[in-house]
Amino acid sequence: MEFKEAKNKFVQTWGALGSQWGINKTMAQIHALLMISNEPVSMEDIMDELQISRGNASMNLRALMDWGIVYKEFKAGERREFFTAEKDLDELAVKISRERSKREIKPALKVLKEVSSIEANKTAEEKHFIEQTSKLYDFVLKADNVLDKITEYKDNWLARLVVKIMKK
Amino acid sequence: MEFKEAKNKFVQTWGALGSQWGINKTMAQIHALLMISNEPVSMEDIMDELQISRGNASMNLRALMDWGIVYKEFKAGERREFFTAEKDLDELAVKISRERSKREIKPALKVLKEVSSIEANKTAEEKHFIEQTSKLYDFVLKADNVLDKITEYKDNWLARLVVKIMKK
DNA sequence: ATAAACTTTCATTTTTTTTTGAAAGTTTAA
DNA sequence: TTAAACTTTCAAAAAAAAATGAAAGTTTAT
Repeated sequence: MEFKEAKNKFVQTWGALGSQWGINKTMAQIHALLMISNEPVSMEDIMDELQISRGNASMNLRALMDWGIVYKEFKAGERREFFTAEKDLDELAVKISRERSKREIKPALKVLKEVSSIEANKTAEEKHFIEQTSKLYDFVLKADNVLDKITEYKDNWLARLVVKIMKK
Repeated sequence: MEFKEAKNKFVQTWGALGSQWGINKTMAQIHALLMISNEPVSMEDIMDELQISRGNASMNLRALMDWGIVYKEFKAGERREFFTAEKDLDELAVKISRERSKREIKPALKVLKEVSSIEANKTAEEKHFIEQTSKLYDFVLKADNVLDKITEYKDNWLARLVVKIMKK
């Protein structure tokens, strides 16, 4: 396999993986492209390489920057903006975890708390509902906290997490 | 909030969370419905409750069973099939982790391995590509292994994981 | 073997999500 | 202040994903 083919395969695969995890394909592809680029890339180049429109490129770059995993760069004497990706993978994982927790998990937790707090009624159906949603709340909260812990100790997180838990 | 409203809110929220993580909304809603039901539910009831077609219900129930998180049940003297969800949350997490690893992570790892193994060429661009995809391979492999460990010790997995790691 | 009671399949339709591209907006240089 | 060189926005179009429903398939009881 030659470089160009490998590069394309990587970008496609990263895009597909993104889709499967609820991240827009183009956004993941742009990220992939920036990840493997050794120097900042202009919007023009991104559009060209991925064969996408200016609007699409602009919106997805904005989204990637909102996630905090892509940065704008300015080159001396250049009017255009260039972009680079966060290349430290621990840092990348931390940022993705944090964002997804904030945007998706925390709001879901809020709802779980709400619905599990309805007045306990006599029927077995209602009792089961309260029990099950309460358990789910506890479980999701615990899982989310593990993610939080990971983000607290981004370097060598697993070992440190272990230490912290053992101390309790 | 009364029961019916809470139930509906829960099903909607679980469905939305599913969508955000790449799981078809209806599939997640059916799962939600079964999770909070204290007894097996017929396809008819699912269709009715979620206002979906027979085909849709059938296909998504099939998918949930393929994931191993919903089971068919037969009631004595009843011709119809009934369905129940895995209600043990640790078990649920294990099964979802395993499936997603098998279907999505492992194939991506294979590609990462491939593309990071292209012949090292002279250009900085190609060197960077190989370096970056290699790191990504290691990282994803490690993350996937953590998931594997979790699934090995599904009960009280975190504590056991800690023990296992400490021993190394 | 037949028919009733049920489930599955899949071509078509619908819905949702993503993309486009042109107009509006912004920034910089002169 | 003007205009060139860019970027952003968003209504409309396109593409992708999901849902429908009727026909085909299956199972069970008689």
